[in-house]
Amino acid sequence: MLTLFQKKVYKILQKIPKGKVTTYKSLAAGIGNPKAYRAVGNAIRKNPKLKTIPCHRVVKEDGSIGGYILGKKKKISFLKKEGIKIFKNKVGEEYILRSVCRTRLHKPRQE
DNA sequence: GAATTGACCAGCT
DNA sequence: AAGCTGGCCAATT
Repeated sequence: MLTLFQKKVYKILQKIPKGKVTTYKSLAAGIGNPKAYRAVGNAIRKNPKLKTIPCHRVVKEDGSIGGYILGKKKKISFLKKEGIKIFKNKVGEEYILRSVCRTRLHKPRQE
């Protein structure tokens, strides 16, 4: 059974255009609860529609990859396939440019 | 209803 | 860089 919260998460998730990524935090903000990033992570982790929901387009706020059911490696290769550049640290940590994470999900009212 | 969990975040050591 | 802490939130036990 999907909760309302999860539905929101998945809905926004599907809205992410190919070649773009977002962060758990932005996603939470898109829902209207900027502090619920953890819950968002959980919702995605459950992932009832692995085929339909591009959960690989969600990364961490600091640009590092984050987790994935099928493994981080898989996630990275998916992202590459979508045309997203993956950079590497001196220590070999993979990360994404923050400029690509700027996908705006839910227009916050102009302040 | 309390306690635990987790694909997070920010800050500090 | 790596590790720990506390904070926050929804779902599950």
